Amino acid sequence: MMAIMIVSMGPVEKFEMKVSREQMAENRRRILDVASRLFREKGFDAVSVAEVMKAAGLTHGGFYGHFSSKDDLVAETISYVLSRDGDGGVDLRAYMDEYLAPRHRDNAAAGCPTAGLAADIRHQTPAARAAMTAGLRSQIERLAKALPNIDAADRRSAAIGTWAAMVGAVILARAVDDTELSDEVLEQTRVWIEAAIGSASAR
Amino acid sequence: MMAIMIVSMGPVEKFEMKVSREQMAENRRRILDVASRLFREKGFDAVSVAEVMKAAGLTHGGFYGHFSSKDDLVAETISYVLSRDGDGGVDLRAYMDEYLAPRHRDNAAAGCPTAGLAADIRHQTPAARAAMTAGLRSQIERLAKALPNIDAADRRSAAIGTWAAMVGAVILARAVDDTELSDEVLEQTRVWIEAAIGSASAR
DNA sequence: TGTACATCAGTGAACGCGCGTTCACTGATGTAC
DNA sequence: TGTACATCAGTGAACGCGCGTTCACTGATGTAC
Repeated sequence: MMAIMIVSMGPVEKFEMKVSREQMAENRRRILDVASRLFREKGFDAVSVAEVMKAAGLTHGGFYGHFSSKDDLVAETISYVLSRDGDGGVDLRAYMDEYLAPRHRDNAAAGCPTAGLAADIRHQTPAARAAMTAGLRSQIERLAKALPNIDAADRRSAAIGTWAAMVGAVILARAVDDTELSDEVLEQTRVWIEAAIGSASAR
Repeated sequence: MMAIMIVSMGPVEKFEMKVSREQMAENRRRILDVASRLFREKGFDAVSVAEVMKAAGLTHGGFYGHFSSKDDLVAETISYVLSRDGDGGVDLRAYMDEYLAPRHRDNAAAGCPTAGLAADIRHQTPAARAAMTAGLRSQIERLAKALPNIDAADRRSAAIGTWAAMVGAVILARAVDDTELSDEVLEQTRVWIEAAIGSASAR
């Protein structure tokens, strides 16, 4: 009797149902994942809905079962990719070394969403901009926590200035044709930020 | 005889001819001017050839008398707008106050081409990227000259780091939905850069 | 200087194309008994 | 447990639209005598 109850209304059917819903949820996740990579690599406008769906292993018609429009996908992708960044602490030195590196510059698809998308977001929907705002806010807080040697009064300013310089340096390094100049922008921005943090810590 | 020579091959006909050529040259200049504003405001992809020509007071068909393609216009516009920036000295404090201001953030069409276009240039033709490279190079030199109190060894690093932070701050401030956070990004980046320059000068 | 001809910057209709989006359909998944 | 039905995620052809680009044409500008 217990067994019958479990079979008739218990978790078995729910589990079968869940498998399908999980498949769909996994497809949705794969669409967002693939979209975040393509958007970072090419920009929002240069990536078509069909291209995203094909990269996710689906056909374009099914797109509107997951998202109400391309604009919706853009906003959801920003939320998805920015909220996925760990909330944990950061070793700023190591983070900067990775961030301001040719490897990061040359791999926009897997790189920082802010460096890849921030400039593009200006022209997107309010929902997209709201997602970006939330992401920037948490990034500033994360960086402030990574600057414990700086006076509390200056910490937020240091976090903001450091982040602006990091994002700006990667954007400039990617815009430039000349590898030598591009490398120099990354390297000298790193040197400059470290000197600035050092001075502020000693103060 | 002199008079006849002047009339037959002298500057009179050339002047008449020049008026027309100057009109065409002026049209070309107006196309570039208007394109540079529209591109800074909306990005390269979001501005159509017809939109540019209409804003210049012409019809779209005449475009290909001036440029060989839209990609050509993009490259020419970048050259045009970056080479127009004065080569003269800069008062860094005043420059930064204007640059890291809400007024600049809110007026991308008339603002810094680097802040408005650098991220977009990554996806453009080699000619466009070459124009951007030349522009960045001269901007770094201009800023280095504006930092005379810093040791020659650190001056280029300071110029690059400062410029990366300025460009990054404006891009972030424009991406964000929340005016308060956006203002803070501009203001705190200014504070941070000034502190860093101050420390480096005192060294 | 005046006249007849040539040039060519600009016009606007038309083109092919790729885009975002829609929709009738399919067949595997989930439900009811 | 097995069977008959319902649901709905995904398919792929089709749509309307705006884009970059082309081209035959116009008429003012420039040239020759």
